[in-house]
Amino acid sequence: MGTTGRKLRADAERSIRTIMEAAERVLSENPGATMEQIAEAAGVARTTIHRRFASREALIDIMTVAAWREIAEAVDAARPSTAPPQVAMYQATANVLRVKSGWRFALTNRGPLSGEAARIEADVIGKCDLAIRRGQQEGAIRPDADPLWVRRVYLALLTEAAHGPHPGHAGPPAETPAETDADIDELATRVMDTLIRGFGPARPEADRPRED
Amino acid sequence: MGTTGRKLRADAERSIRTIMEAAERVLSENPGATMEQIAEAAGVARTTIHRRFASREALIDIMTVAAWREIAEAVDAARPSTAPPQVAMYQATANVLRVKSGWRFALTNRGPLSGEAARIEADVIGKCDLAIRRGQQEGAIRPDADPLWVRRVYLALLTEAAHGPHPGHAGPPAETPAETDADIDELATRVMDTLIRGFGPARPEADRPRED
DNA sequence: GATAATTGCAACACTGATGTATCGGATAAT
DNA sequence: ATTATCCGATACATCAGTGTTGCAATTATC
Repeated sequence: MGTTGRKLRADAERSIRTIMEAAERVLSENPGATMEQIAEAAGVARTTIHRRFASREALIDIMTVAAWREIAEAVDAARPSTAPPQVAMYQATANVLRVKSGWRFALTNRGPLSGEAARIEADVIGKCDLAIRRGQQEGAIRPDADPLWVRRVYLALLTEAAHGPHPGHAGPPAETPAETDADIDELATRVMDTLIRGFGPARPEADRPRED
Repeated sequence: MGTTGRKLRADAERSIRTIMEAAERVLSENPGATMEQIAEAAGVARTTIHRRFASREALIDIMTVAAWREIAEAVDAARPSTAPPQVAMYQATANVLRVKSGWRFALTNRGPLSGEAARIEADVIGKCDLAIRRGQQEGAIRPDADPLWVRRVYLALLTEAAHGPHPGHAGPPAETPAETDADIDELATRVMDTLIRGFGPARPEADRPRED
């Protein structure tokens, strides 16, 4: 019985957090992981998980909603409707990257969402589309670009940046990279750069650089 | 006993194909689908699948190898080492898109590959990296762009293009879109366009188009 | 310190999926 | 036409994972 509105003791809520964090860690590496493995990773008994979450599905649902809530927060924190588009989009990208790397499993597409998660997702997608439309009006994005394709590419770049290997320092393959602010900024820059400028040379007259 | 080298009767080989095709269809929509569901979709008895494939894992392995073989074929068919880079890369993109949309499940990342599939994958990745490096030398790709990031974006664009909703005609959501040559070409153009030119305006002096 | 909640542990029932074995009828190959 | 092979059907054994219950020990809260 996970969400039955009863006052939980402090340690109980701590357990819930620990469980969700462990589940995120384990499931992100093996989506088919068992409750036993999750429990072990969380340092609790398997029955404790079932005490707090009605079922495996419920656990995942709750994690998904929590993750999407954080995403929505991250987007709103960038003040997408008041700040200048470029700044807002960069800020939103950075914020989302931070959240996304902490919810690698919960935020991966495993079929269409349902319930509140779907609602939040639709909301976020809407704001994303709005930003793209504004970007087109501003001239930052080619007006003849298909907005849907732009959005899909943007989201793909986000996932790629959030879950790929680190770019700067080719360090040991840590499972939770513990991204620093500098890392996040570099990734966000990379994503926005790729999206806005693309890989091609900015000036067509420089596309044939002959060796001097 | 899947790969034990015995001469199979014609109908047996037909069964194997049917099973793999059905498995691809079913698993691409539900990766946790059971052998029973696969069998039903293939129009055969569950025991027949076990007759041809030692286990569920073996089935998936064989499918994965088959898919990667086709990918390698598709890449080689573009003559990446002899044709001019731009043409070869476009051709390879189109070919791979066609293959990829037919092996949606087998070609999705479910952790690191092993065995022959891993070998083929490494080979293909190598050719991809080579193409990117040549693209940089040619001036089609900015020389200061991180080749690794370029590759990851390219692969992400491929998946996005192959598995997303169709762009041109907003038709009914067919499960196997049965891509026409025109569709493939449009998608390939889109991918290469996005990769090479990016979304930004080609000429920086046009980035502030004031309304006339 | 009294009380109520939380946890670990052990045991259990239940379900669903996998894989095996066997058989008779159907089908391709010669 | 004969033969070897393949298939569907049924039954079975096995196993892993899920979810539940009860109880004793621990711990937060008042």
